Amino acid sequence: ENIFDQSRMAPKTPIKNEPIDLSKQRGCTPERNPITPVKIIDRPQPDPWTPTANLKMLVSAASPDMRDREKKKELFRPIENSEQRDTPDSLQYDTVDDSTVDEFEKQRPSRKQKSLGLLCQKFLARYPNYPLSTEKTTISLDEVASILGVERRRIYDIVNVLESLQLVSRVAKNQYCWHGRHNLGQTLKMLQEAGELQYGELMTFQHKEQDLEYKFGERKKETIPDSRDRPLLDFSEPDCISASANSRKDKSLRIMSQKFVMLFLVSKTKIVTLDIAAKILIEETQDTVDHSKFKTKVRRLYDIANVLTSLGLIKKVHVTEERGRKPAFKWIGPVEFSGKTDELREHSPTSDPLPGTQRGACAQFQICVTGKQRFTRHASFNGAQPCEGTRRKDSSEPNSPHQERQACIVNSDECCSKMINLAAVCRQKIEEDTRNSSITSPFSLLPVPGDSDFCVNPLPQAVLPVVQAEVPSLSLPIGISSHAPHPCTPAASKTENGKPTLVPSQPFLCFPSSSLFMLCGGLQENNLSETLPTAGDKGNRSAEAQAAVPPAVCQKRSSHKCTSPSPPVDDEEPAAKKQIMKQSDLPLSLVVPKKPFESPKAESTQGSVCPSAVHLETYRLDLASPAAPEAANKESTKPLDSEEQEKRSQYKDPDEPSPGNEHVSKENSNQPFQPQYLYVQPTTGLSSFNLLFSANQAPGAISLASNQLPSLSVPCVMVPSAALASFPLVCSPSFTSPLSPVPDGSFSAAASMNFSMSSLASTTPVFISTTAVVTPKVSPPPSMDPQQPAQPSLHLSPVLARSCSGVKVDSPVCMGHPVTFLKLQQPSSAPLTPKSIRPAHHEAFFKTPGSLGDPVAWKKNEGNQTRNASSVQRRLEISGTSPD
DNA sequence: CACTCCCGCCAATTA
DNA sequence: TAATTGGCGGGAGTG
Repeated sequence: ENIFDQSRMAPKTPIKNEPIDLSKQRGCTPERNPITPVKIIDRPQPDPWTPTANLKMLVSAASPDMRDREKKKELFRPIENSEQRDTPDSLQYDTVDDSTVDEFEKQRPSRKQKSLGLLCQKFLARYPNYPLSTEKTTISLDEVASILGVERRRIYDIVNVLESLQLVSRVAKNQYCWHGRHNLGQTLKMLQEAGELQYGELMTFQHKEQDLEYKFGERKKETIPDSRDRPLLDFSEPDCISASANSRKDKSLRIMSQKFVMLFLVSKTKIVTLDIAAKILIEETQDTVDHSKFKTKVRRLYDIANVLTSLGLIKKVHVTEERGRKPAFKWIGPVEFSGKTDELREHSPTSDPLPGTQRGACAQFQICVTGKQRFTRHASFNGAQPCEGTRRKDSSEPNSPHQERQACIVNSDECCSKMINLAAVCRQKIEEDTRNSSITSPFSLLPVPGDSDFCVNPLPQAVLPVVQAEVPSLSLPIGISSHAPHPCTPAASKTENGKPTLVPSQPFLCFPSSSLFMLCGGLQENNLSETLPTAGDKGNRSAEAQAAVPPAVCQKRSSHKCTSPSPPVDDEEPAAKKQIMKQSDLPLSLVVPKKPFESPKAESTQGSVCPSAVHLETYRLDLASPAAPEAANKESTKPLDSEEQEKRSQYKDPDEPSPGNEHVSKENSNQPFQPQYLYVQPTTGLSSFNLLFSANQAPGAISLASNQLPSLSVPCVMVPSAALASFPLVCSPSFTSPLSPVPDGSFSAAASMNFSMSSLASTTPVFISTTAVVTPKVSPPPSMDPQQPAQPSLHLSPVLARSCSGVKVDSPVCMGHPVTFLKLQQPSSAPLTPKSIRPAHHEAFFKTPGSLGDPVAWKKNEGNQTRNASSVQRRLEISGTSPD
């Protein structure tokens, strides 16, 4: 290399001199001038001429293809140049250019220049995106390698990924056939379908996974046993598949690539973090979660990601989670493929310009395929089709939707920011509202004393504008989200108007505490997590395109966000930090008061969430069909619509086409996802914490449990005792009455709503939930047991109860010191959401890898708990927990 | 120090 | 058996 470089460089530029390393120099041949220090290499433009290149050329020369060096040259340059800039989106390396670009560039050969992404761009630049069907372009590995000036090995990396997307196919040894993007839509569609089957659930709770993170191995196993072995799509022949044998193939970059893409397609958020992907992809190994293995997987994912980035399908982003910032990739490619559900047929409408061609292309493609022996790719994915079927399965189960909300947890800073915004908005509204209405109203807000912050409700709408498209997607994806939204909307709408109306659906309460809180709306979505992010995104990103989202949408999201808000917030960024900060700094904080909790909580929460989320999805599905309609009815009315629409749009897949989806949407709409939460910040002390969650939704949520959705909403709210104490609490009765009407079945929940206020009195915090409240105490607080305890404690909604153990859910309860509990374990979290409950048994549901059930793995105790615990729990945990 | 990910050894597959 | 593929992970570049 050195030599090459030098040679190249020398002539060209002096290179910058980088530090000359002698060591490196060693390479230098005498010829070279010492001038350039070593590696300068940049080679950016490798002319074909570089020594290496030459060699390669020669070599390749053997092959017929070679010839066109000149072309190459030509291509090269342009390409490179363009690439350089292009590439990285932004990132770029830019500096180089600025001034002396050339020289620098050359010099800079740095790693970036050698990056696989850049290399891939160069590679892609050589071929048309939409080649004429007639002409087949064959790719000679040797040739390309020589042209691009890289070793063959690198070309394999690129080709393997491209092959996974059917952009190319192997024709023979050293020969690949370039298909271009004609079939990309189909391929993606297939992958999406396959992904839904395999990962759908998982994705749902991506977040969850996050929690899991480490553990993930386990869940995977559980969930998806089957899939693991075989490549999803597996182009490979079925038979081979094999099982066992496929040694290499299974691990192949190709398969990993497909799976990776599937994750994006299945993900609501369209954002997949590397670690999660790695975990999921590790599959087989599941058990062993070697760290090393994980690292290796991640390396590979980077390789794949670089290629996909070059294809313009994904881009790198960062997701902030409780743990901190994590590298992640966001899907920026087409989301809807021709037929969503449909199978293959189409290609994506999205971009393709050449429909007709495509087909043709397809044909070609097929042919090519044929040629290959190895992978036959046709579309057959194993079992992919069944996707839908899969979904259904869920129906039987009663999962609670609640989890969804929890899911919200999300990570993102953005969320936080969003949350904040919301909070602010809410605050304002609240204030207004308060003025207008007094406590009396169901929703009443209490005026807050000092701060005023109190929560408010949630109307998501108002609040979050931000939500971006992306966000929505998250929630939506499954359906869950959709549910949630509707409910919310109503509420939101109210708020917006300022009406006191209260929407039936949502009640919220306000407490005066000093600080504040958040609220949120519905939530259902499993997405919570997603949502959250969104919210955050919104804030942050809004700038980005997404921002545009219509208010309505925003609202939804917001609502969603809200749901999880508190937790999420924490999570997100620096959870702990922020929280803390928030408390102090922020006027409103969403969240949790205590820090201690935070970190732990966050995790835990997430974990819990995830599971739930998963469930949710399932539910959704199930629900959708059955319940959907009803739900729809609910109150939500207006908002819903918009939301739904949005959702739909957002939804990726599911929705539209299939009827089922529709149902879902309805359901979603039905559900009330209103914003339910409130958080109260405790003032300082908070010893207790106050947290709460949504109040609203309850009804739906509650009921949902059984029904549909879930429940996301958790009606309960916790308030900090202290603060509250002073105040009278309020519950939102809203539910009851108002809600009730709504009714969906969920409403039943309403009943739950009853709470006894008495509890309020209790020293501590109060709880109110629209739905049910539970006393946390009930369950043993501390025990964290994961599941069990928690459940009991939880009582959240009836639903939960159902699902879970039988806690008493129904009653609305009030809890006393929540704080304690909270911290304790989730159990205490009693407030939990239904989901939490679920988890226990639900776990089974999950098939997805995510499922992880293994508690063991879970990180710490919490983990277990968390999982089980519903989002709520998580929240609680967070807040409270101090768990360490 | 963490994140990326280049590089190339060397085993599995193919020809 | 040689060549082609490609898994894999050390460790370097980057920030």
